[in-house]
Amino acid sequence: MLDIRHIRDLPDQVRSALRRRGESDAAEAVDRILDLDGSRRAAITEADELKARRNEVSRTIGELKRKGEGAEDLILEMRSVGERIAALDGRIREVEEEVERILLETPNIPLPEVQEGGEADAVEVHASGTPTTHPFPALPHWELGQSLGILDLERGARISGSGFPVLRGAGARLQRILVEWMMEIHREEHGYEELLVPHLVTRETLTGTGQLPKFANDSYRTEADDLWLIPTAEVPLTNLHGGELLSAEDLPIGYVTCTPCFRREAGAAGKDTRGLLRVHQFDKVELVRLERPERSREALEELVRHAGTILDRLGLAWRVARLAAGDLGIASAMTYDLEVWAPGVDRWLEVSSCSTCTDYQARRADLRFRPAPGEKPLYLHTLNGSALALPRLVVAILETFQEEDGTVRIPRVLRDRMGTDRISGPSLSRSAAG
RNA sequence: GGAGGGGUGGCAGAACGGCUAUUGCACCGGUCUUGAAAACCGGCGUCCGAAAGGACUUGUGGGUUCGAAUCCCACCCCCUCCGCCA
Repeated sequence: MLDIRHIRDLPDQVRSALRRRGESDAAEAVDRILDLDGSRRAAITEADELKARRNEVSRTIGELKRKGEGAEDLILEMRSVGERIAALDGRIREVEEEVERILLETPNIPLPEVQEGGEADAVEVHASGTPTTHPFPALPHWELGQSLGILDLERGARISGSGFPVLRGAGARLQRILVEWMMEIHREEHGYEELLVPHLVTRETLTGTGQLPKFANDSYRTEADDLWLIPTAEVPLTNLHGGELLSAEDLPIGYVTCTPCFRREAGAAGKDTRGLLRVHQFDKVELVRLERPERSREALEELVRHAGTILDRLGLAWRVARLAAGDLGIASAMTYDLEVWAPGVDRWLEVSSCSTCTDYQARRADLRFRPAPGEKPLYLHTLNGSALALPRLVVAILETFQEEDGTVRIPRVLRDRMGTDRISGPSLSRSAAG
């Protein structure tokens, strides 16, 4: 949520920033907000004056009663003043709700260094490793997965519908081991605290990070309790300290967790639907940071490094793109996407999205800290980044390390944990499955 | 799900429906001091206002009243016990 005072003080700056995001409607909303804000303040002034009068007279009535004197005329007058106050308060609340509605759908302001444009205008800012080209016809992961017996799309679809893959055998193990390995790196080397968090959250929580109210159709919701399945662990992690007042020594806070992510992706039907590229449920290791405002820009670079470390150690080719203003999520002020090369599908896959949301989510979720003893509380800055999203990471591993005979080498850093250096043949255990 | 207890400022903890939240600790500023501590004075939530000042604030939302932390209703959360349960 944007700061109403910022809009009030620098409306032109806000308008042009929103236009850079391609939000022409939002820019017009600025005028509407200013208009409402003006009438809100006028009504508050009027109501406050009446309340001051009521407080004063009520005090007088109390004194008169103590002295045993009558105060019928004053009580009568205050009765009508009370009615006028109630009417004004009602109007104030309506206006405030309207402003709130608009603000909740107004996106964050991009940082100055974010370039204009849309999806096609992302700028590559870093690259690592050489994209693999196999000397043989590279198979896409769904073919590898099927022939190796580690991916079962049909049965997943049977129990839940399309977009709910089943991993089995070595595929399931590979993913679990990847999670453990990534979590350890973030915990031990990057200093994040490991958390386990709820996968169902309230409407308010989802509003705190920005998914609601605008994108209700993208999430799954439980009917009976109005609890929502998280689309990313960013939601519970970022909201964790909502309503608290942290002290300066508490910051920075860095959290890492792994959760399933549930996405209806209603609008994306037909795009990237093969295999594991776009699914309704997938696991993701997520990093979230709460930072002092002056540290947040630097923290974003750290987040990218922390995610990139994983890709480097796996020996995958990857690159970083800075998204253009028009491609940012509602809460983000700046986003880097990390993409990994997948030779089987012959393209780059987004495996991480690292964003700084400046104080946008902090204002929605009420995340504050006291910069120094005696100073006023300030909204902190929130950042989040995947490190990394699993199904696509598994895709990149399968497709990058496939051999001509259809087997897949296990990345060196995972071999001890996997207990093997290769996935080969159907991994249905003959002894146990019989 | 049932019974009981409880939600007040950063924390602790008071307040017969009426002088509109006592106090302590912590913190900030000042006086004093070579410096600090102690002591003393002031401050220490949000909003409107250029300011003076005013309004709001006792989990949330309603109600009663001239006036509600206090009375009534609904809801939320925490604690204890019981039931159910991975």
